[in-house]
Amino acid sequence: MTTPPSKNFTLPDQQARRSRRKEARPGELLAAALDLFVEKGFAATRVDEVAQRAGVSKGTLFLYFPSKEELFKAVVRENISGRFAEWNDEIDRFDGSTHDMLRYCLFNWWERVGSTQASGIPKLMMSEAQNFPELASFYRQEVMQPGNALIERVLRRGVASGEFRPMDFTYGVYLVLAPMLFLALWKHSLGTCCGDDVQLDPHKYLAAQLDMLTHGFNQPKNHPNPSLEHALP
Amino acid sequence: MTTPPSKNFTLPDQQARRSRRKEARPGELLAAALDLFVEKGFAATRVDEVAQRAGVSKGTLFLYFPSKEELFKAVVRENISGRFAEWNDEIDRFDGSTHDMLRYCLFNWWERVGSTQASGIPKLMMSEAQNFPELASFYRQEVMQPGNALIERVLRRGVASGEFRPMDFTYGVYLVLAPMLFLALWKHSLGTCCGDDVQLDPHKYLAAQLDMLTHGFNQPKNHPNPSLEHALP
Amino acid sequence: MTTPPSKNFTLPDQQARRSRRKEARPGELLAAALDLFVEKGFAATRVDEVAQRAGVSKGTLFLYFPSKEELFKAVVRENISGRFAEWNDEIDRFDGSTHDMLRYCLFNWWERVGSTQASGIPKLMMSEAQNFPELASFYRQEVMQPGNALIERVLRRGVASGEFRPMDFTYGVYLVLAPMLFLALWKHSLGTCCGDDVQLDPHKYLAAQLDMLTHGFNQPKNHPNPSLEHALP
Amino acid sequence: MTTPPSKNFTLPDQQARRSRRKEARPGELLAAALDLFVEKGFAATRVDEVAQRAGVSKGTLFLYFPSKEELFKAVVRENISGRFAEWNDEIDRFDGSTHDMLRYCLFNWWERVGSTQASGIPKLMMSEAQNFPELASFYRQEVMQPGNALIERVLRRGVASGEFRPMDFTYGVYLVLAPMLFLALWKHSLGTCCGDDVQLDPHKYLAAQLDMLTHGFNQPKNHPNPSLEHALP
DNA sequence: CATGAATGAGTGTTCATTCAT
DNA sequence: CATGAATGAACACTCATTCAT
Repeated sequence: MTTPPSKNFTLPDQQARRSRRKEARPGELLAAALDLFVEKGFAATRVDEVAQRAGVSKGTLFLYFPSKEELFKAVVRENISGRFAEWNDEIDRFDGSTHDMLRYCLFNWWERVGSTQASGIPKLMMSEAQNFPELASFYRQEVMQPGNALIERVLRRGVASGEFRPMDFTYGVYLVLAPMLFLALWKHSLGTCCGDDVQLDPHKYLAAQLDMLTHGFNQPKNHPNPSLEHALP
Repeated sequence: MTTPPSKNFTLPDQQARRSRRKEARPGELLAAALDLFVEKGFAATRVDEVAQRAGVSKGTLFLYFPSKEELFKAVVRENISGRFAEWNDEIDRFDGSTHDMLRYCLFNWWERVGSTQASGIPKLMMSEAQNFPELASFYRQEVMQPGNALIERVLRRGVASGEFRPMDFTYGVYLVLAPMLFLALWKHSLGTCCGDDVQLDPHKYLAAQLDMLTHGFNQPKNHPNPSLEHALP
Repeated sequence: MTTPPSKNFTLPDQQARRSRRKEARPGELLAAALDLFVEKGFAATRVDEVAQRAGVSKGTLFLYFPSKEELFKAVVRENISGRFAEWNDEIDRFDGSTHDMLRYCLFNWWERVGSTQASGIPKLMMSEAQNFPELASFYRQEVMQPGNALIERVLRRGVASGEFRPMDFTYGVYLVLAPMLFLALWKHSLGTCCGDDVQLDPHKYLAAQLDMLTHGFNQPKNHPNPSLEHALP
Repeated sequence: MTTPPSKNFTLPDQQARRSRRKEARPGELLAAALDLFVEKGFAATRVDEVAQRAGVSKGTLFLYFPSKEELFKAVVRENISGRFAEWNDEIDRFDGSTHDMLRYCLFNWWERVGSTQASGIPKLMMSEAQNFPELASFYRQEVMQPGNALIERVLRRGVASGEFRPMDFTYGVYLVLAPMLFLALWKHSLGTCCGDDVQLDPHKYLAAQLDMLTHGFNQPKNHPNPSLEHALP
């Protein structure tokens, strides 16, 4: 990483090549795989096609990923589960109200995941989970559990600080998750099948949901929010 | 086809079986197909398995449905699109406030579709639409268009009667659709992957959503509902 | 087989077709598979080629045999293990000296197995056992165990009747097996690589081996046979 | 690449390594290849695995051996055919009876080949010969022909000296070969599939066979050995 | 009307061999 | 000299669809 300032006239090239090599091929393969998995689903995606789109042969793909399933796992790690550490860090260092933190989480998620191809993964998992149990359990362990835990941490922080009223955190987590999921589904399925006239502005949508959520979570001041009283079961 | 005019002492039995068969065989096939399509998706469902579950041979299946795609279409017609006529009739004859009508629609949908296997079809379509364009366009024509039209009729009735404030009906339709979709997805995907501790009571959920919707659609009386002001773009 | 002489004017055809159908396809496949497995070994044999030689498509092969391994097992059952019942029966009914019985066994084996393609199976197993453990254990259970048991029965009969001297039956079995094995190997490997000038007359060879064996097994009369005293450990 | 003309204080090490390498690398590769070929057969052995076991990369293997077949030939030369010159020399210099010479040959073979991994090669060739005709013809030329010639020389010497009676040398050679082959097969196939209770002591077995052979070859003194009269065709 | 035998194009995966570095 | 990334032909197995009976 940190190369000594002198005498490195031959190394940079080699180093650069190495580090690019080790990253470049898998990187292109992962990008191609993400695109195709999101577009066609896991089962319907052909490994030949992934390889071809990445500009390599099918054999090369299996040089980097021992199977189609492992390729998929790598895609998920690269795009989602590998980022939880960073996100947890950000939350640890976050300095502000939990309301702001929740807003930050949602918009940040949209910026880094929701608005990218990666948001197609949840839809994909929803469809294929039944047919590929190992992928399902992988997804639960590497995405849903840490994701839910992260949201729960935020909610607990809010309750601890008195910003949010006490709640059943399991439900709370799903209340936060629902709009993200809806947005992802809209982007990759629903939105594509109703004409372009039905635009859904993600920022506005998230803002509205956030508003409802935090008003629902907030300590009641003058009057309770009746419509969330029985929001989830 | 050509039944002899007399001497049918052996035929009655056969006739009875026939006329029953004309319904029975396809019926069992459609039921088996619905189950399997919902459980495994369109592509992953094997026609052998459908036939086997229906107790007939694979050849017989192709006797009634010329292809797997046509079988799927028949399943959709049988369970969803074939019922719009009846539903439209009910709406025509409905005597009451539009608020009640909307409630009736949602709960009725839950009773007759949402709580049955048929609610798996939207999830299924969401996943497979990209890979089977013909099915997608069929679904749009036979399900989404009449479904949306039906909801739009309700909304227009409410606006016309002064119960609901004027709105962009395209958005309105999706606001009504969203909770139904969420419930269907929960039932067939999300709900199955979070433990049984996260129960979602469909009636309560629909009631809450209905409450929000109608309050949002209602004419403002004392104060506007700010959180829906920018609900959808 | 033996059809009643009257009133079977429509059935014979159908019966014949049926019984041929159920037997014909698998039969041709089994014959083709035996030939190719013996010629090229299990791993090197291509299922396409088996199907092609049997005059059917690859798909048809998998209609009858769920996998290449099961095809191989069926070949072994058809040609070897399925015949032990009959052979055991013949031994039960055999009326004569054990010396004659042993001669009958060896020559009978040559007539029905050794001289046919089936004698290639032992060579084949010897080569592939390491790479296909499941086939190896199948072969042990379905061929070697009953085969050894059959030989042991003969030897025990000889000892019981006083014809043979007491012996360690485990060794005895291998002493009988060795010439059969050698003959099979010769036929399928060794014999094919030395020119046609080195003919090995199976009947003469078996007769000679039998002679040695039975003299070795026989109760010593005037003088022991020294060369077998330490023949096998 | 470009070695400086002087100042080679670092090179000796490298030179030493090189000159050792010229032997070491191929040597390790040949050893690894022998093990794996014998264990799994020619076709089932992966060149990656050979290279890995020898501690080099796959590319390096192809640096020393232009193909898998050439690697196999080198293994055979290293372990068998390369030694015929030496063996022939020993026979030339042998001073003693032909009976002793034959005993020496068999036991020597067991010591230097039969008891080592190299004895797996005949089994291997027996299996793969059909699928790799070039290897088969190589083996015939480089192993079987000189091997048979060597045995024939011994037999001719015995006949010439009057120790052995006149014979058809082609058959005689196979009579000598058979027990060696049987021992090799037992070691690498048969012996491994019958439990450890069936031990075959190679020295005893060879001694017994040798006894039979030489008594069979010997000039009849007091009485003929009837059981070998028609031993081989 | 109902069957089930037959098909063949298509899929994920393997592996000997090449070659730029 | 040594590497390891890249290839592509090959192989076992699947499955929607057809059709003679």
